[in-house]
Amino acid sequence: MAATRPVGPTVAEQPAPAKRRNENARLAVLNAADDLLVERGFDGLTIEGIAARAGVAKQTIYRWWKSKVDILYDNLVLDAEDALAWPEPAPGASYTVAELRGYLHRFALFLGTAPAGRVLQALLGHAQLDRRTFDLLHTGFLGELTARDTERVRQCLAGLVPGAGGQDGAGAGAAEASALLDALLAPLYYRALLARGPIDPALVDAALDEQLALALARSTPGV
Amino acid sequence: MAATRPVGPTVAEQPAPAKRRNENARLAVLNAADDLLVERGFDGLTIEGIAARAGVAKQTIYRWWKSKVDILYDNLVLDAEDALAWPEPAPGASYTVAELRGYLHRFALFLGTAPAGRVLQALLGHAQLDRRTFDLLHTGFLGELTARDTERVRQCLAGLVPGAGGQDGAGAGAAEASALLDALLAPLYYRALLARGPIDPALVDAALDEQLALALARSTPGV
Amino acid sequence: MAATRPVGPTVAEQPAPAKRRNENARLAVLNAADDLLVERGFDGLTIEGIAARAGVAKQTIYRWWKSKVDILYDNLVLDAEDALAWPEPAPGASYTVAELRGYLHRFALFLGTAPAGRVLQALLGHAQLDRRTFDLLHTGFLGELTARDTERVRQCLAGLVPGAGGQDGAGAGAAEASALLDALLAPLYYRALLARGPIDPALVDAALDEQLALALARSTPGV
Amino acid sequence: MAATRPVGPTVAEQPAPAKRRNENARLAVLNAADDLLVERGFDGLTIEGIAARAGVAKQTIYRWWKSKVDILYDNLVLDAEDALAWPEPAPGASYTVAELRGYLHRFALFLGTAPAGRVLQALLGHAQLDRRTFDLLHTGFLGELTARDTERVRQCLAGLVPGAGGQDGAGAGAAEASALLDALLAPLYYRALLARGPIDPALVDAALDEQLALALARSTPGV
DNA sequence: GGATAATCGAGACGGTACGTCTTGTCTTAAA
DNA sequence: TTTAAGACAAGACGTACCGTCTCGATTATCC
Repeated sequence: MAATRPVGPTVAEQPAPAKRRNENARLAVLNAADDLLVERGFDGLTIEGIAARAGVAKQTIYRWWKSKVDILYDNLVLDAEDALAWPEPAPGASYTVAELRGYLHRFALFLGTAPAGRVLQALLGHAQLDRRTFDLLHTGFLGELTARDTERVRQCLAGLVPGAGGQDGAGAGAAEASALLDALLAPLYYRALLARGPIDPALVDAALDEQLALALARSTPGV
Repeated sequence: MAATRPVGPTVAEQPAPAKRRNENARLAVLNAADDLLVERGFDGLTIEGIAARAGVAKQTIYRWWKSKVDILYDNLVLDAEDALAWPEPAPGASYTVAELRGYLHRFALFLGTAPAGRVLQALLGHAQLDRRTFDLLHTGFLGELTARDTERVRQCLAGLVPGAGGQDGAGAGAAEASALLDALLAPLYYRALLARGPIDPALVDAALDEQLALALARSTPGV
Repeated sequence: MAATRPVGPTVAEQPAPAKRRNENARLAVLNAADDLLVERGFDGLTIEGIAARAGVAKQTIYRWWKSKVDILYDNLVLDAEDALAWPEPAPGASYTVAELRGYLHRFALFLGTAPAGRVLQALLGHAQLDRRTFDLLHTGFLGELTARDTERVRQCLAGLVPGAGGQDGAGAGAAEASALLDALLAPLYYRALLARGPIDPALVDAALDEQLALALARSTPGV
Repeated sequence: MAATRPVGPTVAEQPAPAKRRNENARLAVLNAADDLLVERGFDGLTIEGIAARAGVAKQTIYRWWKSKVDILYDNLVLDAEDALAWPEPAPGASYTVAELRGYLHRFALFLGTAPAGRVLQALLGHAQLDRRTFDLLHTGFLGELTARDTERVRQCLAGLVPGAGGQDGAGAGAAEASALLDALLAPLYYRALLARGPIDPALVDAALDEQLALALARSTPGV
């Protein structure tokens, strides 16, 4: 999975010292963890197992990661970077509903299909059981993702209802955008985590259309 | 749900006549597991710890439960029996939107606040990590809960839009009810699992009003 | 093994109370213990195993025996009663060297061959590891056996060297007899316990001839 | 015996280069086992107990020993190395009866007194109950001891009766020596295992004198 | 272009918990 | 009252991983 990505720094990357780190070992560990998660599940994923599969000493793993959760997190960041990117809008233009729709479809695909979403599912699951994992996920990956996407949804909304939002400033628009994003994502997470199946693209479209209609209705109170 | 069963354990049901089980030991185990889950979290919850806290031999636990998941599951069933009951409707009457609203509020409370919902959160989390747990939860607790609630939501809908549903038979009404229930629960689960906070009652009302409006709009296409 | 012996009271038999004791259960336990000792060895012999094999409840065993050692002990007493008997001497006559020789051969056979001697070997082995077993064996079975045989050896000696022993009284003769018995048995136990093979009958004869020669030499100091 | 081996464990010899074994842990385990054997007896001696007493992890014990028997065996070898050594004979000279006598006294002391001989007694006892222990003892410790001592006894005999043995070659002398050694040891083992008391030094001398007289008588048939 | 220092593989180590087994006590229901 | 059946508290079994620790054997800079 991550074997094709060369090197780029990730979110959890150790800041400064990391002197002569062995890149082969790093990739071998990430791949081994990914493979073993699929093969044996989260509980069957052990540091010893990863070390053995990667042909690496346990100490090497403990030198660079604090736990198996951190290894999976690095994998998640790596995978999501490509899978959850938005296309660059035309210069000077802002994000559109069409782009939002495309992103939601990609998100649903990412969340609902192994092995890509398997890591996120596992981390979300473990976040229910472990405070540290929850914090890592929400101050890191999910936090950044949400911040980025909320802003882009805000742009979509602004493009859709030119007058709205401007009155109360960007802050008000952000709250609206945040609520809208939540409303759009809730059914997807619900589907992925509670029903555990691939997510029907129609569900994405239905949710988006529905929420946009509601948003429009709210923004034109007179009607 | 398990409301019809009298008292015994839900998992590991004895096929044979269930010889002389010690009720004190059973309750001590369930309580110890509950306490330890809150104190030490799911990973810190061990069979040895439960046995020690409950003053019970490990073998006694293994005799009646297959794993700590099964112990928590029994706790869940026990707790939910009271917390997630619907009030009995008037004789001859069916469930109403007001009762549905009340139930949703109780559900949100159950899901969002420790210690009651802590067990469900943990099991939902672990279900992401372990196939057996997922199956147990969905063929058991969640399956029964969903079946029961779907039917009651169907009755609410039927009462709300007298003509609708009747045309296509009860089957079509059930599908509609199922979708509505999903739409009502998704934001609650999203809130509880993703944001991990207590659920604002206003969220429940907003979701219900919104979905009812949409349902009404769908059922009167001419308008 | 003990199945053919009907009922007779043994040494370790509970003295008085034993009211409505089930004789079938008693024999089944003794036989099961014997069989399992041969099949699985002393460490593999468990109360649970005996109970299962005998079709008897554990409690029934604990009611009548204190441990598996006591069960084996009862078996030993039962078996030895026949195998280690001396033929009755002619009325008025005392035991002779020929009878002693015969007894030693029988003893060697008993000690050296399974399954008869297997129990005694096991108890002797366990007596090295457990004080209670040692005491049981020496105040009980071995003590009585030694007392009986010492007296008979004394009679043999008295018949062999008419004058000797009489001078110092029976006590001196008993000490001599005891030493002689030890000297005769030592090589047999050594062979059985240290080399663990069947005992060559020639070894018995050699030891007896040798010791008798020495005894004679000692009793006729002038020569 | 094991006198030629330098230091390491005797059982569980590492075929590979025996990686960095912790000598402190090894000694702590051996000592703890020794202490606990005396304190609690063989049955009360557990791997968990040894680990706790030695301040060592169970896994460390299982890494280097297969069972508590193997630990005791290592202790036996260690203790016997000093206690059962023969003094080096003068260069060019062979072992003498005086040296044999001294050795037998030391052997009797070793076998009859705790804690040194306690281990051997326990292993001899357990060898009656467990085939593996019997084999370990006889192909290992006892086998080497017997081979060594038989040869030395042969030298004693050869020195005593210059002509004898030479006629029939060393083989015949070895058989004689072996029988003599058995005859000397049998009463000691009998005393130690059957009567379980310290061995009277006079018993050693009596047995040696008696057996030497018999051996001399046999080697000079004319007299 | 060696010296030096961090990283690497390997794996021993003190621990904790696992799930199983047996102990000896107890309770129940049938005879 | 004894029996078969078996639940119970206790605790040892042997195994699996945990996270820390020492080893030499590579590297890869830096002097």
